[in-house]
Amino acid sequence: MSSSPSSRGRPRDPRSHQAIVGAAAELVTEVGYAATSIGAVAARAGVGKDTVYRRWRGKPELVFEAVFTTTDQAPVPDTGTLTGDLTVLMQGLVDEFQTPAAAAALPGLLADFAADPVLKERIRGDFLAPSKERLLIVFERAAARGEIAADTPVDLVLDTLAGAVFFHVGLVGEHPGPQLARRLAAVMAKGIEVR
Amino acid sequence: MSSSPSSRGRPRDPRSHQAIVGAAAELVTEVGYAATSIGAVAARAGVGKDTVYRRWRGKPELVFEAVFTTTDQAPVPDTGTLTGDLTVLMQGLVDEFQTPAAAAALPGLLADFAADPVLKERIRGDFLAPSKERLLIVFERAAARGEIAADTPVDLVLDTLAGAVFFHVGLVGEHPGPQLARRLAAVMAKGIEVR
Amino acid sequence: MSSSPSSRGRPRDPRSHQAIVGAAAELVTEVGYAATSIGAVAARAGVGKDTVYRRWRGKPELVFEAVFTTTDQAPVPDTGTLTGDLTVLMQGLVDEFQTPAAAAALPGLLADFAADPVLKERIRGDFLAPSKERLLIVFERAAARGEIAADTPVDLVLDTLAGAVFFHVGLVGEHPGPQLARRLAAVMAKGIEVR
Amino acid sequence: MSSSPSSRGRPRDPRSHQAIVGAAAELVTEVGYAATSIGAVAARAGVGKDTVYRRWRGKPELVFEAVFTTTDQAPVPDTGTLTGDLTVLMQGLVDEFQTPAAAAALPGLLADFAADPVLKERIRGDFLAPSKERLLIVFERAAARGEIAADTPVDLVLDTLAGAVFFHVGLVGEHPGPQLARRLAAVMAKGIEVR
DNA sequence: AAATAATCGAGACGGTACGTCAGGTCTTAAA
DNA sequence: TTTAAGACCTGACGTACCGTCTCGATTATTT
Repeated sequence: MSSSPSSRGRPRDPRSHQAIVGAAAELVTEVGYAATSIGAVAARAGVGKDTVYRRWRGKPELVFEAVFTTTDQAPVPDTGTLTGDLTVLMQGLVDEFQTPAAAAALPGLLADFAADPVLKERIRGDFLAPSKERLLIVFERAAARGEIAADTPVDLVLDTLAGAVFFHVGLVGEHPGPQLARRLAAVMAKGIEVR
Repeated sequence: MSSSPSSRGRPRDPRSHQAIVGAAAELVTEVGYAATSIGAVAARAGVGKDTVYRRWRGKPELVFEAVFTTTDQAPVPDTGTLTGDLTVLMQGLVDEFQTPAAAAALPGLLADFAADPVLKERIRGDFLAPSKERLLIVFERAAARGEIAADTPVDLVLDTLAGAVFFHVGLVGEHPGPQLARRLAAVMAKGIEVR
Repeated sequence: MSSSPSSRGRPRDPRSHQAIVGAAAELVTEVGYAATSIGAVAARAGVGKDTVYRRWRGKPELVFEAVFTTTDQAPVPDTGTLTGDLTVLMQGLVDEFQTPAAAAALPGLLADFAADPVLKERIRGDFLAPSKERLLIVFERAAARGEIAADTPVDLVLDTLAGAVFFHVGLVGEHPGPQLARRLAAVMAKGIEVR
Repeated sequence: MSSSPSSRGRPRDPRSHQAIVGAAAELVTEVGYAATSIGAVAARAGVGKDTVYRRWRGKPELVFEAVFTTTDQAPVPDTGTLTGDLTVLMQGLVDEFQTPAAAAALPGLLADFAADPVLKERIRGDFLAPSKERLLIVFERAAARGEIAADTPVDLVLDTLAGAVFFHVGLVGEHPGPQLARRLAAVMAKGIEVR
């Protein structure tokens, strides 16, 4: 995947990687995404700029890795009802978007990804894929229970739910109270249920 | 309200205003939001940079005015059913976001607005207010017909619908086929109906 | 000479002239020649920029008039000796150059005059002519007394003396003690005397 | 002395230095000191503006280095008489001030140096120091020969001579004929001789 | 051991845009 | 026609980042 592991020559210092990612996360949180520059990240990490560019193509890729490292290994919820499962899923999404670093980075990050044709392809893949997998499982179970149709459009639902959270938390910055996830899940579940 | 109309001194040339707004819209469409600079806008408009800064505080304000001038004076739909009204409303939103200029500008524009505390306040006001008014009327009629509860949360629904369209059209850039508005409206209407 | 006195229309307000000249002198003294702008002068004088440009072609002309208004109406010295007369003359030059406004303005003013072909012609005329006249009379008397030759080069002597004072006071900014004029006069007198 | 040679990092390209100095000298000669901008110098040198600002604090410092590079390594004259030595010295000064670049730069350069407190200190040091050293030696020999007093004020004489040449060549731009140096030297020598 | 090669921190490099300011001209309404 | 006000275009300012490059030095693998 990456250029070439190429065991010749001095190997990359893994501590640099960690220091850069940490510095990027700190800076984004402190000064925001737009004011975070590669040079400043490198300086704070005690690293040369090339050491950053050797590992990431630019700020969007770096900040994405720095901010979204949760890997979200929580188990797929299985509460027995679609509404319950969706609520848990939405709560996870809200929690993820509500992180100081994520809230500070998200709008600018999405804008930079959307502006670059190559990166644009990765929005579905990198940003939404983990959530999509979990949503698919929830849908399968709900379909087995007869709650929803088998051909319920996952992408549409996911975009809608993610868009709602993004607008609420990332853009408007509103009271992301605990009832948000529950309410969204309720409306969406009711909206797609067969009856 | 504004600083002072102040009839003293030479009045601002309305042709400059028009030329700047036009140049901004063109540039955003041609090279994208990030690559659109105030200097380039001024040059294309045949205007000095000061003439731009005299009227707008920065790129976000200028591009916002340049791209979203639709004023959306279409009548509020009244098809007789909530689903029908929502479909019309959503179609309008999709059409607005799908404009070349709007599609090119939206992600970066929202990011810049979200990054500035002063501008952030205006997202609700300037971006969403027109849609909210129309949605309110639709909700009133639906409530009168008994389709939805009187206290249905407008902001939540609006964020959800706008977020969905933004993710679909602005971010993922997907085929915003004619069925998108209909499907979204159907899911949402069903989700908030009383039964 | 000037455009046209043209008694038609509103006559020029003589108080404006005074206010502008005063504001220019103040600004030059306070912030220096380079930092003195026509706009700032006009603002401090409570006058529009055009009112300034209608009377002066630019900053150099304005500041020259604002700073060198002494008109030097002291009588030509007649002490009985060349050295004595020169000392008085030099003291006058030192006093003139030592004014806060003059000291602040001189280097930049001379530079602007030297850079413009039209103004360059006026250095001899406007800056040095008054001194030259007085020096000529002193020279005539000294020649009549037999102290110097009749063809002693006035311009050369004037440039030398003025240059000396300019370098000392305007450039190096040195303690222009009372002995400066006396010493300079003594050296120059001795240098050009017949024996 | 200088901040730090600091062998760390990429060393500065000496060709850039040369190209910048050359471009500055050309521009000053072609368009004059006032119209010479750092941006234009950088563009002509094929260099970024930062590369200029990294080496010089501003236009005055840069132009000074670009224009006065003569280093004046001519031997101190020793003709056997004060008048003879002074004539040679003055001719050197006239030649230096008469260079197209120097003549174009001098007035503005001196004005900018005089306006900045830090640079003002350097006028004596950088502009006049070389001449002063040579003049000192000439004075020592003349004093040994008994032509002048041992305490003849060097600074006063230097300012006077430099000021004379500056006024003649730099400001008035007059015929700096070969007799100028001779005449000035003669007057000054006679003025300071013991008898 | 010697040669080869990639990485490291540092910082110079050519570009481009920033937002401000001055210059000098012009266009208003009022006097 | 002048006045005060201020808009207008031009172009320079000095700073900040961009992403690339060039150093000397370090740290591995391959001969």
